[in-house]
Amino acid sequence: MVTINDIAKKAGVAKSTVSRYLNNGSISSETKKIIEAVIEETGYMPNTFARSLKAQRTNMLGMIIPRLSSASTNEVLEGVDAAARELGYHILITNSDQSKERELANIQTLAKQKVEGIIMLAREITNEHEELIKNTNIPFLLIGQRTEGIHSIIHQDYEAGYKIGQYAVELGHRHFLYVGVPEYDKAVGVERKKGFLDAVSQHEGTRVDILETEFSRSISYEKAKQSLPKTKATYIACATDNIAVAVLKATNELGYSIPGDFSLSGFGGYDATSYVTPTITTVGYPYRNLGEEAVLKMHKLITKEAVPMLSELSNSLLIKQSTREFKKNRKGFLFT
Amino acid sequence: MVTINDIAKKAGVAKSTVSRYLNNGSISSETKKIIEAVIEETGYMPNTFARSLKAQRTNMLGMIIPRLSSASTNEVLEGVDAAARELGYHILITNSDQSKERELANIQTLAKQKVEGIIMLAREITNEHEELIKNTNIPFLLIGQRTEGIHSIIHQDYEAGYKIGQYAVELGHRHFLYVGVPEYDKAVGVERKKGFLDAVSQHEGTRVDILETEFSRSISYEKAKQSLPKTKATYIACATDNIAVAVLKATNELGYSIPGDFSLSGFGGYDATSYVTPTITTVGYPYRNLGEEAVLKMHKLITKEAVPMLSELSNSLLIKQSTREFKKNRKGFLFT
DNA sequence: TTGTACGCGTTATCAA
DNA sequence: TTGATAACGCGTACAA
Repeated sequence: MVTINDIAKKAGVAKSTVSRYLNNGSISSETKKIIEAVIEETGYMPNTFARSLKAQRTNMLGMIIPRLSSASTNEVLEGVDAAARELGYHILITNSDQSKERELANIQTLAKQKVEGIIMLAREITNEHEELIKNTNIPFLLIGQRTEGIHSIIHQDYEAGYKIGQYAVELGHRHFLYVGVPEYDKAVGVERKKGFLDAVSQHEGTRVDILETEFSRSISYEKAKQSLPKTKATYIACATDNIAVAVLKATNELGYSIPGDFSLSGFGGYDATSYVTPTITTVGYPYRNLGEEAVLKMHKLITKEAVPMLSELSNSLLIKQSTREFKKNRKGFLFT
Repeated sequence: MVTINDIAKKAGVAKSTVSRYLNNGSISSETKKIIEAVIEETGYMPNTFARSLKAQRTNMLGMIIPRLSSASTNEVLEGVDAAARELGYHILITNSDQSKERELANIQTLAKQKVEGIIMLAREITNEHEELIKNTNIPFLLIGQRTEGIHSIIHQDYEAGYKIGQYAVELGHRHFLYVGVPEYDKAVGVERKKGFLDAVSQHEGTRVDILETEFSRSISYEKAKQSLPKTKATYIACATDNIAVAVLKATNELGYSIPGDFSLSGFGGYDATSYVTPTITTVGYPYRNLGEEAVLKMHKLITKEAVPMLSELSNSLLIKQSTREFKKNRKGFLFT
């Protein structure tokens, strides 16, 4: 490896002179030329590690994500990436593969790597998490979920659920099937559902059946295929776009028409909802923006600026082809 | 920041003893206990930077990808991630946003970070790339594309194209529309297409029209919507699954039926092709495996083991619902 | 403007 | 088993 010392020797100057050339610039134009030539010739690149060691700054941000192959995660990552580039941070991405143990291990790894801050896209925060986070003493930012005492950015999940619920009721539907995820996920499993239920229950004579499934498309598909023939609902509200796409697939297989037999909606605003037929009504979540905001907030945390413990990102209803006014469906069910 | 020195002082031993505790272990059980206690109490974590500086090893691999929000890229990343964890590497992911300048800048960045190897998922390799790669003198691996003189892992794109072409001809189709991407992409734009054309031209009396589009779904959708009403083809071969999904969407909008009016196929085997209706015939590419193989090969490169310059990954035809035997379609076109 | 000397946190060598 | 010391590559007082 070619070091600053090699350059100094070849150029016949002290290494501090080379260092000055690299950083400040208080240097004569002659020596500048010489050093330039030598660097060009050798292809020298400063060792960021040694630099960080000295400067006590790594310019690195750690990111922990539950999985790599998720549309929402990747949009978040895009935002993180863009904002990080802007602010001069490098991102160390670690994948926890939905495992709590790996999540904890990743926090440790990132701490050892001396990242300046950790941004985590999580499902669930346990006491172990909290303890470890306190121990590492590195600025920590949670996104997508909230936890008392930890800086967080969240989506307005309750509001999103409420919007969909209200919209569905206004369309005239009275009997709903909510296809949700387990409650260990506070944002999606609890808040989003709660918003929906609250909105619907505002109106008398409504009824909501709950079908609990997982985030996985294949599992949702299987569950939907079993349950749909039995339901008397006319509106199916899915907790995520992925689930909605899976349910749509199931209705296709079963020979139902959307929105003829059921109205269908999701949450998220993934690209996928625009490329199926019919396109799926959903709530657009600003995932990319979430990533950008996360880095901005983290930067403030690192530079000790004042930031609120909790930030919320708003979202908006996107009406597509999969929902329509309540009519008696072909199954002959009519709300009475 | 708590360092090895702090631990040493608190434990009343020399820092070299602490270091030994951390690494080898040749240490008395008494001092071991003391050190353990102090580390536990302080939450000390070794500074990976200082360690790397000393060891001249960073255990980091650099990864350059064209964009974050791509299904194939993410599958590759999953494979990379898994294999890297296995071998003890950390991955520094950089996004080039499809820009050549950023790609070059990322190579520099990673070189400065002293990653031990760079894996790049590229579209096109220019002379500038080659020169920079030689200059940095870091093991470099190209995946998805090949370039003379650079280690590469590629898909059997020609063979994949040939498989689809042969399959389409065997179904009885004679008039094809190939929806492709520009030829600057050697793997997809050239090889894949060439395989298809070669297979089709084996049979006399066949004809292929070419529609050139981009990788983007939205652009492909627009182009398809314009061109489909004019085509006389009965089989539409799309260069990627994304394009196929976009074309399917366009056919839906235009009122055509798949596979009634057109047979349709893609390449890639993305999840998305299974969640649209009809499911789309495609060629399954082992993206995850590509990622794993990349890390394995890179590891060999780093440890100076012998590796072939070029490796190829095979793929297989996945027949779904979107293709069927040639019949006169509703537009009344018949090959004569 | 330039050079000397030191320290960043760690590991490895060598004596003790 | 333990401790003192040098070294990794770099930046920076400080002196020249």
